[in-house]
Amino acid sequence: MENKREIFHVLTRRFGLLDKNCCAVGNFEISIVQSHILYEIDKQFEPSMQQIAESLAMDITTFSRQIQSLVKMELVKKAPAPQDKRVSILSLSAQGKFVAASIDHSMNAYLEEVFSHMNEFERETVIRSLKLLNEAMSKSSVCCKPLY
Amino acid sequence: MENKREIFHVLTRRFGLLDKNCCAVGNFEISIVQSHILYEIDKQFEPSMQQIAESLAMDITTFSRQIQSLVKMELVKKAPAPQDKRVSILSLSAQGKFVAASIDHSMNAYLEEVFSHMNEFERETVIRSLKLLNEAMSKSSVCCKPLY
DNA sequence: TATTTTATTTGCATATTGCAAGTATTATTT
DNA sequence: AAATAATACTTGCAATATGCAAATAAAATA
Repeated sequence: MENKREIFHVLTRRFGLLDKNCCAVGNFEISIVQSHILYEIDKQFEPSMQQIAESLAMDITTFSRQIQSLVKMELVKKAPAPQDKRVSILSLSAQGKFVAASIDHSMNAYLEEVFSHMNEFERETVIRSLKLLNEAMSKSSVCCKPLY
Repeated sequence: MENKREIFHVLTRRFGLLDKNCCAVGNFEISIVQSHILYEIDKQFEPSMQQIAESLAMDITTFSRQIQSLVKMELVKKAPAPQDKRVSILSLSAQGKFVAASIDHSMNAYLEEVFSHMNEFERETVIRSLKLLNEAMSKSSVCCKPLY
């Protein structure tokens, strides 16, 4: 039996570091959390505050403030939903889309670099495994809210 | 070609959530960062401040303050190194060891639960893949300091 | 219409972060 | 040996992030 905790401990730290490579796009300095928010808004269709906050398993009050920052930076737009004025629909501005695309591009480049240290067979196995792991985690009771 | 960013985005978030399940041991409330610190101190042999901070790729000033907290909680002990009085050697107190062991236990239980959603073959493949990924990341130039 | 529920925001109070500058000790240079 | 530089760590900010409790405002329900 492996020591899974050790593996995860290291991996978690490394993911955190990899994630830090995200966040300088031209003049914009963005935090990791903010990059995750941009990513989710881009991914979802006309999402509300709640939806994104829940997808990222963030506290809604913290999230609210992060959105305020991103709106101030003119990366995110917030519009009241026509059918329900309590709800705010989030979207990326043109700038926001540009920033999100830049981050996506560089993150993928970093990941390609990481995977370049494997052969083709390993690459495929690892990718397949990560998908399996994601599925298992989504089924798990102890972990992990973001539903997808 | 897969969208690796998507896979990593989700995985990173989930790891973060899983990690949050770490930190309540009896009366102690510990942060995620602090649980990582306890883990590393336990793992290494008579480590200095620098060594642990570097293993976790933490800023030394932030680390210094975290250690102060852990010392105040009586989970960590700090002793000047005999050969070099500038250096502080870190160790876990009895309580610290207990807390670290408790966290280790519950994290492993959580991980077992996650892996219970796979069959034996998948489990082995995934574990092997995570090790491969760790190795690749350690070779990477864009990522990821903790050396091991 | 009155009450409850839902979506989001604000008020705190606390914790975390990292840069710049400081202290103390050891190593190197002259 | 004295002066200088390098190292290990700590402290002073100042900015940012966090989350609970309470507030607001708009539906939904009674």
